[in-house]
Amino acid sequence: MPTDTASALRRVRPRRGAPEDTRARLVAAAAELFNRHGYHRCDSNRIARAAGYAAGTFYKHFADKRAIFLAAYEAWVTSEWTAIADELRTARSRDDAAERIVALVLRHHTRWRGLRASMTALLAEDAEVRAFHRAQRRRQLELLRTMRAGSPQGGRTSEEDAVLLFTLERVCDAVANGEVRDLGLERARVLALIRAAIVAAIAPDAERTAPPRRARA
Amino acid sequence: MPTDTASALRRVRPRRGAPEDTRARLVAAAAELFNRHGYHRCDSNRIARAAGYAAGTFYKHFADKRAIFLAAYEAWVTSEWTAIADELRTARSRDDAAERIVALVLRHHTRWRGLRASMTALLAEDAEVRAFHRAQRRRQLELLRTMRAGSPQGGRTSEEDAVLLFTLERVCDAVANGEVRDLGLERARVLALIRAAIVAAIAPDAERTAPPRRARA
Amino acid sequence: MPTDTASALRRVRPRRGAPEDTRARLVAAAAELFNRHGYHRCDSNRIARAAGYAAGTFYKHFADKRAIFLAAYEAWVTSEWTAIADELRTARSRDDAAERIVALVLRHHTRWRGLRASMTALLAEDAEVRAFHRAQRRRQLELLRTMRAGSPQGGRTSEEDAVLLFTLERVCDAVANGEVRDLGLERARVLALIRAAIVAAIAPDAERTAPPRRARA
Amino acid sequence: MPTDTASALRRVRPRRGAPEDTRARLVAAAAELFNRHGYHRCDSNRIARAAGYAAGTFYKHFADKRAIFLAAYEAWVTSEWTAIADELRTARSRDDAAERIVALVLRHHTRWRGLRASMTALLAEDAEVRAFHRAQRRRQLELLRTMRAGSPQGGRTSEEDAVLLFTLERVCDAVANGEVRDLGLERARVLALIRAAIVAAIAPDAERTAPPRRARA
DNA sequence: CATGAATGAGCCTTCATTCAT
DNA sequence: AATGAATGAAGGCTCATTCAT
Repeated sequence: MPTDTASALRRVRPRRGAPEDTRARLVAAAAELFNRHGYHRCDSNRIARAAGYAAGTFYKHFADKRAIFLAAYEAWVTSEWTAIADELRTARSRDDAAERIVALVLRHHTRWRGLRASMTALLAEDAEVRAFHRAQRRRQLELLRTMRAGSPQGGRTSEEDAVLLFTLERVCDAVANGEVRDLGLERARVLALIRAAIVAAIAPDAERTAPPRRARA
Repeated sequence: MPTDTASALRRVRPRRGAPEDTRARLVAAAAELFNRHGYHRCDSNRIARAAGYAAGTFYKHFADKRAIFLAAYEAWVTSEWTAIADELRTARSRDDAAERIVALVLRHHTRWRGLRASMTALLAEDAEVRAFHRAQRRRQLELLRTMRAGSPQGGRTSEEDAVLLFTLERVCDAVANGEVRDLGLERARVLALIRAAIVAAIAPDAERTAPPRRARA
Repeated sequence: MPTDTASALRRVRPRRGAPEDTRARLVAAAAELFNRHGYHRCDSNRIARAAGYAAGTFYKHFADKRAIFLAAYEAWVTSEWTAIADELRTARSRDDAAERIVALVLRHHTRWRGLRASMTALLAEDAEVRAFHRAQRRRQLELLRTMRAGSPQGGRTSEEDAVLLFTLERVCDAVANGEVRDLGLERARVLALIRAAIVAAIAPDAERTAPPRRARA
Repeated sequence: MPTDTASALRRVRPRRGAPEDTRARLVAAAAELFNRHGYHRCDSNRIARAAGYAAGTFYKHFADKRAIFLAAYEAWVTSEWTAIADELRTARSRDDAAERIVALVLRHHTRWRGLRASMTALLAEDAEVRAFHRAQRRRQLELLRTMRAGSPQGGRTSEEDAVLLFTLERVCDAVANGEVRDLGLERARVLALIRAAIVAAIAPDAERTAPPRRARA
């Protein structure tokens, strides 16, 4: 019936919904578009349309494009942290935990590599993005310290932890954005190296003087 | 007198010169501006003006904005390689070489941190930037292998070298862009850690099983 | 209990009331905002919110933004007329009446100088505003004629009255918007001049050939 | 020939011209549009198009819409002052000067009544417009004083001059915007009244105690 | 080789207005 | 009667790029 079709079409997307839902849909659309095309290649109208809304709706929920980027970045980081917590809860050993963390970080970096690239550029331009980024890093450092709690590695410095985190991040980026593949390197070996480094950092029984184990390819 | 007028005009516009000079001035101005404000916050007119030319001149020398970015990126990388070659030539030992390389890379990353940030974002969007980037990385890997030539480290894999390069790069970025400082970390310790890692990678007499030396703060 | 919930909700939204009250609140808010920021710098949502209502409520009471401006303008003019009537009723003499009128008009122009400025601009664009404005002017001319009733000034023309009104209005605007102050003029002298002109126009015993009295500064 | 037509069409408006010409064309178009539709009903794209240029050209010559309004306002005031100077130079007597000034001001207020209305509204919102406006007023006061130079009217105060200027301006506005006509008043009589007031202000032989002459209708 | 005025598509943002609840 | 999320046309402004000189 034409009447039904018309009214159905009119209802494809609810004109009214909880603001949080709208906001969440906009953030999801923005994350997707920023990730795919880069921050500077997405306009706010396009984000709104992709989320199923009109241009004006965007600005009822976000002050500007920067704000939704920050929200998308936050959402992504939050989901990563939630996933990490899950993995750590179900890990059977510290070795297992290291393995899971690498897999998880890699998955996230792969999924959101475009968003990460935009974030890196904005980090240099936007103080708020920077502040948020630093806070995440501090949280990571604390987590590392916590994971080591009770183990006899009192000698390990924050600087060592930080270098480990930088390495983990950069290596996962390199795998995610195809650099490792383009260089003809063995992805599995690369991953095994950071896995080993993490184990060395958190495992209580790790002999820190032992050479890193060769990668399991 | 027409002659007078002509010579007067010529004096007013001293810019007429060899195309390479013009090109070089434009690239220098672009590098400076991209570095300071970010790729997307510099328009081509501004670059031309900063170099002392009119807007149109820009497009006589570069097909588009992307092209001059690539040129600026190339110039920067070239200068870094030249400097590395210099350092290696004058290095008294492999230890010394490692130290010099870290200092140099850090200096370059600090000087050009804005350009690097833009590059990271463009890497995700632009195939040509990506191709150039990969070529540099390959060259770095080769250099590492060369530096190790003759030393009894045959067991070291390219993956290990790559991870080292990623770490070096990321750590220098972190120091250069203030992340290390913002996290309350000791810059000297952080640098000592990568220095140690490089030594471990290239020094023929390095005991690879030895613990990394503690940072000289 | 549903009853509780309902009554709680009713308490949360006390705005439900007689339509005239809502209308009056909206007009008051609009007058204040137009006066403070100018017609084009106030959006209807903001007016509604300032009055304590939601955006939609605005359009239940006014066809469009123009309509509420007209209402605010009307309210202002009405209050001015009411005040004038009061002053005239309690005036002890025509001299006293002139003095009171100047004081009152000045007070109103000062209080509503922003609204008046917007009105002037809309006058040129909107026929309805214009029509209302002309009606007020006619009423003013009639009042002047009435005030003179019985006095031997039959020779005074409507044109003279109109010029007097224009002068009164313009001078009060100049004082109200700071023009007089900015020009380094004595406000009291300026006001004395119009006061004298009004006295000359309405006082039955005024010698029209007498020079205007010097201002009491 | 089609070729000719095409090349002719391409040349309808010179792509390049002296910047001052472009600027002047833009100002002229803006003045016309602001005058006809009001400041807030004209967008910068439309102004550019009306002047024969593309949207972007506007912003090569003016920082924003406010700036071109100020330029249009300045151009208008300048032309009025030039005309006044011309009239005063050719005036045969002070009486004649008064008559010419009224005629001229009226002509200008009629021609630019829309621009004047916009200006009045912007005066309340924009400090720069206000500053320019005040400067003009000061200049007018000085001119009046100059015109009286050597005449035995030393007793006349600046406040009287200012009131005269306000009256002149307001009355010319009222005639220009149709208020006088709408009120059924005799335009000629109204004008005669201000003419008389001006004569009284500048004529050395004016008996200031004499009643204003009745209007010549 | 260099100029620089001009272009115009398109971005970010606003706001008067609607309508389902 | 009131809500408030949503609309979408339109406005201000930018900037990579062109082209006649």
